[in-house]
Amino acid sequence: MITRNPSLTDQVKAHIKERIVRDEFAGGRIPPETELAADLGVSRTTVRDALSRLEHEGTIYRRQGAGTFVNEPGLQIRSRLEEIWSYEQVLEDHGYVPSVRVLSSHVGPADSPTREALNLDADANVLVIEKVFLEDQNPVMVTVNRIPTRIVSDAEYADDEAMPVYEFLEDHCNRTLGYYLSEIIPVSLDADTARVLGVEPGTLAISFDEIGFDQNNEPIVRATSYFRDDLLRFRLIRRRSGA
Amino acid sequence: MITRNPSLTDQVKAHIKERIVRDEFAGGRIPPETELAADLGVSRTTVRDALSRLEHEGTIYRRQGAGTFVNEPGLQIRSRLEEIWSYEQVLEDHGYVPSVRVLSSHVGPADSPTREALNLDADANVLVIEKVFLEDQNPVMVTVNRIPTRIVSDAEYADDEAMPVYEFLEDHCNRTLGYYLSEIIPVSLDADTARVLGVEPGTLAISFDEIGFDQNNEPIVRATSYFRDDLLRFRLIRRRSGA
DNA sequence: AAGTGGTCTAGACCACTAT
DNA sequence: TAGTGGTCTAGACCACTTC
Repeated sequence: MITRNPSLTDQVKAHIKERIVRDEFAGGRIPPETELAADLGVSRTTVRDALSRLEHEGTIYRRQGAGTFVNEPGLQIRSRLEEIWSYEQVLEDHGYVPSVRVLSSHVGPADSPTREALNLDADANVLVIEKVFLEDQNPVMVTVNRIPTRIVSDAEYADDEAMPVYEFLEDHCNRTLGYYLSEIIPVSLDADTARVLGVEPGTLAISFDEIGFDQNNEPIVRATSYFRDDLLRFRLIRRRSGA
Repeated sequence: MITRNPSLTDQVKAHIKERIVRDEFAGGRIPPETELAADLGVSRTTVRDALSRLEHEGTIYRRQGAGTFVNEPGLQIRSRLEEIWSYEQVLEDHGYVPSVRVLSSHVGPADSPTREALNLDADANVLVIEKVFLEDQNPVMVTVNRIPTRIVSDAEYADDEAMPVYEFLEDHCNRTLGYYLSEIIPVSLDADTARVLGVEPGTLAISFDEIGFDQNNEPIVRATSYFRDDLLRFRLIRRRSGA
């Protein structure tokens, strides 16, 4: 059953995670690394890589000399900000049935903050896609994505605006989204956004202003998002630098 | 010059980081891993560990088959939320001269959210320390730390309330702060907090509600913080899970 | 003293990028 | 095709916890 691709490390990680979720480890104690390595027929290094990732995610914790243990509180966390990739996934993790509706989609000149974020010329055009995400029938989040038309290599994108941005960028721009640099801003919702989210104007919310970079480290998308703070609350694990 | 402790990996990381900051790599291209390993007299594994951390911090990026490069935009980022450990450090990174003032310090019964966060009994007492952080003379952030009196092993803590919490916990509680689980909340500042921060009541701000865990994964401190959004803005790098 | 995780080595082979 | 980073191995030794 053990093969290449996904990597051995990923397989080992998934295997251990599954056993944790099934509560197969008595007392929350995970077997020693050498034992796991022998059982799975891989090197200890591979096991350690897998455990390191699980530790970083907050699923387990390790204590030198003592052992490796399941981190019960960590298992309860649903959306960890650093790991969010698609908002569809976030909603699923919260137990919602996610759906998305495209509010608008048009091509036009980039506004000033977008030009600055994406290093665009004054006359550059961007494809602006505005979406709302719903859990069951309730709106929980609004996102505006801005993609330079210059990199949209495939003009046949109609009806694909609803797909997650990173898929859109792969299918129609031939780019891979590598990471986001996000700024977290407290806002008071304006009338339009509040209406879309189904709350009173002036309601407090968290907003993200993010720049997405591709595999060559070029900025390729600017996203602005607003969240219903009462329905979606983000968590974050902060550790000592380098750990 | 290369010795144990700090670890080889940490030394290699610091060495490369320094060379990057000094702009010693022409065209932002970092030498191949094998070359770095040979030059420094360490194994390629050690070099890779160091590079992985620099990559995770956003200092460099790597492309399979192509090479390793300096990530210019990443170098500009000053405070990355996931890596914040002491707020003194944050302010220094922003180029401020940090200082801290203890607003109040007292022992009293824990309120309900604190009891829940720290698994305390209904009659448990906590040491509550309220501090304000200043850049030069301007207040930028207010923090309230709550530590169960049960774990304060050393009663002689007077005048040490101003030190960073993690130091206080080590010196007077014999615990090591391992990580924080933080919740990010948008707020409108109440009159008291606004006055301390020198802004109008009702000003928008980001608030953190955090639980600090020790090396045994026990919750040992609950912190609530409020920031001057105009003076301190947090950034975050979000990547694909597992990367 | 025994057993655990933490660090490091030397080397093999693979996947991908450049030319 | 040559050179790069990505994955994996097998083994050594160290630091720490537990008994």
